[in-house]
Amino acid sequence: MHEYRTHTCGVLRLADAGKPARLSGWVHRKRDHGQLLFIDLRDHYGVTQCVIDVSSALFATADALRLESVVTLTGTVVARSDDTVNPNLPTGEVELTIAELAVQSTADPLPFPVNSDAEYPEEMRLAYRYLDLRRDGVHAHIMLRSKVIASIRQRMIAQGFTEFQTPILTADSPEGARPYYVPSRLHPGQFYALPQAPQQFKQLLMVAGFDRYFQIAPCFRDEASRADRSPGEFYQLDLEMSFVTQDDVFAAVEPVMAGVFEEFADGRAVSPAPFRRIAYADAMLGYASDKPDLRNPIVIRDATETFRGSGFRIFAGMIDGDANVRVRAIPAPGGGSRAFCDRMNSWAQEEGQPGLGYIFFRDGEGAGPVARNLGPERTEALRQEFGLKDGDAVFFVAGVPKIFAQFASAARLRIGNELNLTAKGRFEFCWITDFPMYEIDEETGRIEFSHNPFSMPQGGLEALETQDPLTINAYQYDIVCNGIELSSGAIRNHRPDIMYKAFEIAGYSAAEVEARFGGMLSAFKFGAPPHGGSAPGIDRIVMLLADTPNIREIVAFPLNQQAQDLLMQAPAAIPDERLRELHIRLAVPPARGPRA
RNA sequence: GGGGGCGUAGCUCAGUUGGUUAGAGCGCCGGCCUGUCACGCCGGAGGCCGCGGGUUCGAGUCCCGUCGCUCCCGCCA
Repeated sequence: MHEYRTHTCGVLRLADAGKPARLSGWVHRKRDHGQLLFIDLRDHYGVTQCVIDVSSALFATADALRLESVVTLTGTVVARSDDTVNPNLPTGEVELTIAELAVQSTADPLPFPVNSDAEYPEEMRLAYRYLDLRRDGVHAHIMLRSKVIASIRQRMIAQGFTEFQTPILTADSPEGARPYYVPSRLHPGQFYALPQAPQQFKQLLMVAGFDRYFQIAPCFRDEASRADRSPGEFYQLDLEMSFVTQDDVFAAVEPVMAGVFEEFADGRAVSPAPFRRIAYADAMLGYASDKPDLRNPIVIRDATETFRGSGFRIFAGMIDGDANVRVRAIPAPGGGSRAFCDRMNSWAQEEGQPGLGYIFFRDGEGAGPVARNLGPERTEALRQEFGLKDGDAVFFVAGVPKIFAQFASAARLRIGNELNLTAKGRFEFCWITDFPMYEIDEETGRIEFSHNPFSMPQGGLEALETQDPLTINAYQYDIVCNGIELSSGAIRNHRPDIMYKAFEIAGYSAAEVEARFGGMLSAFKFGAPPHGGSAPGIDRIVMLLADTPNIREIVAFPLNQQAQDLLMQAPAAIPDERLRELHIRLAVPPARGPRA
């Protein structure tokens, strides 16, 4: 018989009754009946009830076992009587009668229970992550993550992509986030940077002729965390393809994403490929967001002309006063009660807005202050335009769209949720396309890249030379699922002449471009294929599938919000000797000095 | 960098307009129990009420500060 086990704790069934068996695992739960003791033994695969009674010489040892001790139990598989079968357990038709017991490892009293699905403080969960990971929920999430990544790899390879590793110790690159630096011992005063993404390397792989690359790529950014965003490090499905148009990239990515989501949807519906494509400008109008949650059916529309010169003087005055002002209408089917409209208005005020204007429809006409001032004709025109009926409402926001977008988007989501319009249990994908190439910095008034400086401008060199930069779109696209940005990608700019011009518009001289991106630029001077790609976030995919808003639920050993590892005690001070070797002298204010 | 929430036993939490000795469930320790599966029953230990200051006859409770955790804004193309 094997030293530790003949079976796992999840496999024994009625058919095994009568067989000898040896199980190893953790003492999940004990039920002590005085002369009779049940031990639920748990391993990765399941739980099996084991039983021992007072006639055994081992009874006292078994009785004294603390929860989470690791034991090897040997005995006979026995069928349970009909009235003692546990239908909630896959192994519930049998139990193991304990004839031998070996304690492999004893457990101290636990800082928190493992056999409970209650919630515990993050700090404690991370400090004792190995205990937390034993618990059903997180254990399953980490397994899901592994399976999702395996499925992605398989699907990418099946589509002719090849996985390559790119450097971890590399040079600073211009992605925009704050990089992590690693001091060089051999080159005093010089630093490596950890990659924020393998962006330049994957483009170099295309120049090197590998045609279709992917990688489950670690990315490092020294930026603040969020519930859905790790501090420090995260993973992307990084991919790049040569000789492709935007449509080719979509056609390659869609079956991977749709396939993975269908595989792990567990009954939830997945919007089929091809995914909807929504131009950035249309998304900003219809959803006030470049990451719309399409489970919510509400579509925002422009109502500026309805309010221009109208009796609703607040909006009419704003429209006359500033050519950039727009009025947007958010229809709320089923929201046509004063109670609901007032609740939304109060919420808007809590959000720091002056309020949220509304019209609600009853007895065949519009009601509320906006309707009174707007007059019956314009109110009726609005009702017809939006196809609203008694019992419905419509809300209004006015101002400069860029400024009210965040609030308008939040209002749309809130209305959808409160009125139960937003579908549950589905994954709704879309592409957001045609992002602007440039935007204007509100503070400096300077033109800068709105997203990725490596994107190909639509219209190419000619557009850069002839158009107002703010009207130029890029071949830049995001994948959005349920309001969450899963990836961004682009057809890249592989032409040095267009790159110089694109950077010139953003205020970079040729010399600066050469200094910062010299490696990639020179590569493009020796024959570069047109290419493009994308980089869906692995963590976000798993979070959606695991249906959790917290990234720490789907990462085995995450950092806390302060980017610390509470288990391994990182970051930490290092010995003076190591600092000297690295030619580093610390200049840390005493109050905020590193931990000893 | 800014804002919100939280901080009471190992864990989850309750704690009344400020008023006797700060409670419950789980866990831990001891006792009882031969069919439970969140087993049950009896008993016990366990508290710097995050920390510091203030108001008050009296503070877990009110005020100020501070620290920690968390969520959001900024930031992250």
